[in-house]
Amino acid sequence: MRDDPTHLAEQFSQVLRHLVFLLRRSAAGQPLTSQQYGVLGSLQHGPRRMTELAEEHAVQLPTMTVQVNRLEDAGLVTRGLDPADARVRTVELTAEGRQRLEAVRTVRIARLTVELAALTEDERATLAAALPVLEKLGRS
Amino acid sequence: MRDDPTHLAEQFSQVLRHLVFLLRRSAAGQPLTSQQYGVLGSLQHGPRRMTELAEEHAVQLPTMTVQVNRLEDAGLVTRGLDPADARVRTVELTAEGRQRLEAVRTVRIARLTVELAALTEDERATLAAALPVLEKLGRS
DNA sequence: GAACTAACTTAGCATGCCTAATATTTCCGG
DNA sequence: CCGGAAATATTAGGCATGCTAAGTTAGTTC
Repeated sequence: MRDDPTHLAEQFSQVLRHLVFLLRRSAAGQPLTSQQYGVLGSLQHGPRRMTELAEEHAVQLPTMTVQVNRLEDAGLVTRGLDPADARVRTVELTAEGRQRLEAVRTVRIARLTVELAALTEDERATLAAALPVLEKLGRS
Repeated sequence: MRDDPTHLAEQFSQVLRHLVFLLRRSAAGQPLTSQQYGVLGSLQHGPRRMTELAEEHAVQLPTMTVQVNRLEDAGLVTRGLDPADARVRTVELTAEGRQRLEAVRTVRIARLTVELAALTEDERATLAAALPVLEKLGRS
């Protein structure tokens, strides 16, 4: 009677909308925008170059430049040079940046945890089972 | 060994990030931003007042004013008056707006359908089972 | 009918994203 | 080894989206 993947897509589209609002709320009122949070997260395991950051966040290089400028102004990251290639600028967390990242992450995870704790055990299991599928989506 | 809802929250947080990118791609290059698309969608079943729209989209009234201004300039909606209360402005789809909405929706659904069609039958079933749970999240 | 509340709009500002143009630096072919 | 192409970043300018504060007009209340 109905085309299955298309029908699923319609429902999924609704749910995505809902999740966007959920995310917005879980990020509200924090001392970092989600973009800034994301960039800091990318720096967690050490310095990165601008190009890497831009690609990882699926934005153009100039966008990342501005983003990093703000983080630098806020004292959360520092720019450095790559000794091997003078064209490359590296970006690195400051101590304050690392601290801020951890604090914001803690709050975000806590808020999500509250939402998830309101579910039943079964629902959490269903959700957990779907996560790998969601992760796979769009990687094709 | 580990706190279950918190652990799930961490994984879920990652997946949400991924989905944001997916959404961004499914909206790319269309003749409506996702916000504009969302507002048009709210008008599908008839005129609405500004306050309703702002609440539904979780933005402040001035933000919605600007949004509707743009849609009006583009000829996709018209503003009207509520005969019962001269303070309220109503917003309604034009024929062109309705047409545009349908066109964009078709493309978006089609793109999502492609992604979903790339999954196995089992994966789609797993995803479908999780949709009600996702929908429930944040409604508590 | 004066004061309060409600519904919107205007104005001004920050953020996020883009493209085009500009430096620099590196790489590579001849 | 040198001149042009490619790579890495930044600056500049533009648009969309969001916010708060302040102003306008209309209804409500006492």
